[in-house]
Amino acid sequence: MGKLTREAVVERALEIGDAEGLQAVTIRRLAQELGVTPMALYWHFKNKEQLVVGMADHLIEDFEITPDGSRPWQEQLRELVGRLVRMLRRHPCAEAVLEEVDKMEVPAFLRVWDTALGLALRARFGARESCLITRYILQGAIALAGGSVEHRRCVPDEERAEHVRLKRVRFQSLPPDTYPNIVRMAVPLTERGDAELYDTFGVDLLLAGIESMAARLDG
Amino acid sequence: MGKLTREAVVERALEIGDAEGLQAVTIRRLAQELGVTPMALYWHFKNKEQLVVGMADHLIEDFEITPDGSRPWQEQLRELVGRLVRMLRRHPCAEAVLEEVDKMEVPAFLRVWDTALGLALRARFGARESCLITRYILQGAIALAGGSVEHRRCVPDEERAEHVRLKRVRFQSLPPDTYPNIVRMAVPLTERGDAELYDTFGVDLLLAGIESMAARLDG
DNA sequence: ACCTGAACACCGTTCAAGT
DNA sequence: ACCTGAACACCGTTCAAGT
Repeated sequence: MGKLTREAVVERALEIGDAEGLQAVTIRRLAQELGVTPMALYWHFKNKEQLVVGMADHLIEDFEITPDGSRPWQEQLRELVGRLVRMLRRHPCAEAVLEEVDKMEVPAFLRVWDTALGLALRARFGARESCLITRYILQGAIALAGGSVEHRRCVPDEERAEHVRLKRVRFQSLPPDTYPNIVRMAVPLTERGDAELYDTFGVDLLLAGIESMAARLDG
Repeated sequence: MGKLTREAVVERALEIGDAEGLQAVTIRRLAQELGVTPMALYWHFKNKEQLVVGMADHLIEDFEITPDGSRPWQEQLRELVGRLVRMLRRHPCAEAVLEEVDKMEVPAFLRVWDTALGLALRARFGARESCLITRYILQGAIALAGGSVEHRRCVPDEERAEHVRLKRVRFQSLPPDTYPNIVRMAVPLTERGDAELYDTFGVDLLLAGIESMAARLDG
């Protein structure tokens, strides 16, 4: 039996979170699955908050950002956001984790933020604008990519389809005079198939806004 | 003593949430403050989830959106987002509430969404793009406006300033070789004074992205 | 250094019962 | 219709103690 290590705990926590949602990640539950007493975890983490910080850090730590002065900042920013988005897709609980933690306490997140700041400055945004822009794009990417994930438990496709069908019916049976557009667009609203379109469109939107603001600075 | 009404419960819950954070909003705590047994709340709400739905609905219900075909869609969209943002500023717990609930279950949110959908369609976006855009702008506004709020308890200015100073020091004492930009920009990063600039810039960014995408459709 | 056991103060929720 | 009382199965966390 391998001993209880910080990493093992965090990885197990992420497994539970991805499978059943972050609210299922519990000190007691975690301890039980690891074959250990709940208090054992308190040796490795000061409290539950620090455990979630550990989860967030583990989610972002392998991003390997290499700022490269020879490539355009738009391209690099897009790459950075792309990695964030793909990670959020892979881990259903990532959005919840990143919303719950104080991101300032997550070293890996600070590194990503630092890279983004460098790119914004290179785009000739001022100090304040760069701060706002980077907050905006990172937060926006989390909200956007996370929002398109069913962060419930991993369900068999059949049950997922049933869930979609139910939501669609709910939309269609709303009073059409107060919700005309939602009733009419119940189908596209509940479609979730083309995650790829969603990703590129979302990222395009984020970056179009930033480029547009950058152009104003230059003009 | 007025009787226990759904509205009174929701309002009290929002007071607690704004003052001490959503995690302080507890069935038992709420019951105690209302001078009633915890189980009494279960007569008015099926469970805690429905209570939070009630909170979300109450936060958005008085938005009074009047779609007006004679005004440009950009203007109306900006107004809609502006209301969302101002509400999020007024209520420190609003972001947490809106993140926790299933927004599809909040009637007032569905009305806002319906209005936004109408505006997107008027901007000549297709059905799918309109769905994405409206999700994007509503979610983005929540994340952006909420992110600039200290959603801890309402603290006296003095303690708040101390908190900012502490964060700044933490940034400045990070290893400058791994976090060069964060160290250098510790001051603007922790500045929080001009909420107004933050708001307009954030909303501008959101709308610049959307207008830019709309222009591509026309071009 | 690393883990256990017992205990404390909290949760949400159910169910039967009161008025 | 509206609320209470007792109980159940959970939490996170502390503190003293074991090895």
